[in-house]
Amino acid sequence: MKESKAKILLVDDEPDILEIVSYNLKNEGYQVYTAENGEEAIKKAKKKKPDLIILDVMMPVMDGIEACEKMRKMPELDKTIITFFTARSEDYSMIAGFDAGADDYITKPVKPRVLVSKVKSLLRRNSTDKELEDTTKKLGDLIIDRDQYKIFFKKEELILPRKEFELLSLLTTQPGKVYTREEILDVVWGNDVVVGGRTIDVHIRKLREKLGDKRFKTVKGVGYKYVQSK
Amino acid sequence: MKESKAKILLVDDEPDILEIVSYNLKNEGYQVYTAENGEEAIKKAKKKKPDLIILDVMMPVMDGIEACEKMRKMPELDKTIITFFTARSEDYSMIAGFDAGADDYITKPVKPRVLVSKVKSLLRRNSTDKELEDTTKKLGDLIIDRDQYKIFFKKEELILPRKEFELLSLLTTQPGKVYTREEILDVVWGNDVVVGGRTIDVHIRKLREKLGDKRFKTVKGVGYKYVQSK
DNA sequence: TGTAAGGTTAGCTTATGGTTAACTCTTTGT
DNA sequence: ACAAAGAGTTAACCATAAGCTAACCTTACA
Repeated sequence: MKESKAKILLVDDEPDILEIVSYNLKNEGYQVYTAENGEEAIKKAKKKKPDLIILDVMMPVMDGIEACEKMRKMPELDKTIITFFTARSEDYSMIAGFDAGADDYITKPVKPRVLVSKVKSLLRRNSTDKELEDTTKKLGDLIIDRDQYKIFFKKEELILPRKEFELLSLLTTQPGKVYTREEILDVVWGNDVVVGGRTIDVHIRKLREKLGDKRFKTVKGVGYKYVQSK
Repeated sequence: MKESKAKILLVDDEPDILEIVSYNLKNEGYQVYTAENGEEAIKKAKKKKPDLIILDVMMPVMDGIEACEKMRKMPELDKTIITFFTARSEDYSMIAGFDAGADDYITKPVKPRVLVSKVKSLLRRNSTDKELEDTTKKLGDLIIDRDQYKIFFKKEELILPRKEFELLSLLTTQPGKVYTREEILDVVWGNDVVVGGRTIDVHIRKLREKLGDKRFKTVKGVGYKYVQSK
């Protein structure tokens, strides 16, 4: 299994395009979210914090330019790449797009292969951040080694099953931060996987068994967080 | 917002490595000092008080582990981040390193870009304030942290149940502004949820119990507002 | 291809949080 | 000063999320 791939938000008002493009991107292992207008796009962007947003210019409710401007002002999206998706030779929209803070733009129609490689190259731009997450991190008596997929707990080497490891890894990326069940599902399971409501609990329970109760705090109705043990 | 860049002390016994790594770091604007063994490292650390020390484990004269232990005892370096620099999969040295008080470790060989971004993220750790401000709201003796879903009240950590937290969160978005019962219902409960007429009052009461009476002002016939206590 | 470890589910229990109802207190307008 | 309406106070009650367990699939690998 690969590391978790980037999140892409695809915004277009034509369902056909959404379907075909998202099919191609999913095929490459990306987590794809879709929206049909600018308003929806902003909501989803806020929620999912995608790495890349592919934004159609012409849309009802709120067009791409406006949506882009708004999203560029959202601090949580400062690392997100935004690219426009427009019909060829709409020069106007290209100019306006860059003005609005877009990073790139893709012309329609586009061959799937071309799109995919464009997306790859766009994401490579800030891939250094991704590589970072794959290194060792230390939290008190807990050392997590992503490279070798194992942890050290109180100086004991411990090998966790994948799901447990990924879950622990997520919770510890920001100790103290509460991760909602939705976020956890998105990252550890992938956004299109549907699992029962008790699955996360069971994994949390296993982690608590192995690493102690106290460090995994439940925030009822919200999610879970990892807290440094004292 | 260009603060003066951080000071980094790079310690390795191979001149080639010193040169290439320091070249890359200098390129990013850091002040780089170098040392070729543990002894020298300690002297320079004392003098320069670097923000970050990158320390090779295997060195003549004094190895990295010993140097790290010594430096950890120096009070003037208590804010310094120490990271080891070791060949991949030397498990022993990793554990020993963390034991000796290292904050992180970097495996050799490392791509310059990865190294640079790792260094950046390590240095970012020190400026905790930045990340806090993003999600945290401060109102006098009250600090609201949405990320961690908790508040600090008179320096005491306090965990509020969901509805109470959301209600407080809403009222404090604009201290002094009166929020009507309708607005409160819309935001905290959602527009379509129907609850009895006394529900809001009960939650307000709980907040008053926990945070004191005075700051939640009732405006009869209109709604509630949060006022900064004096 | 059999087996063991990992992952998921279902069904039940428990704890907490949220809501309600009944009653009282306060404010405000006449 | 009095009525009426809105707000405050309780405690009981109900709903829901999370905990737990065991059984049951799935996958990886020998």
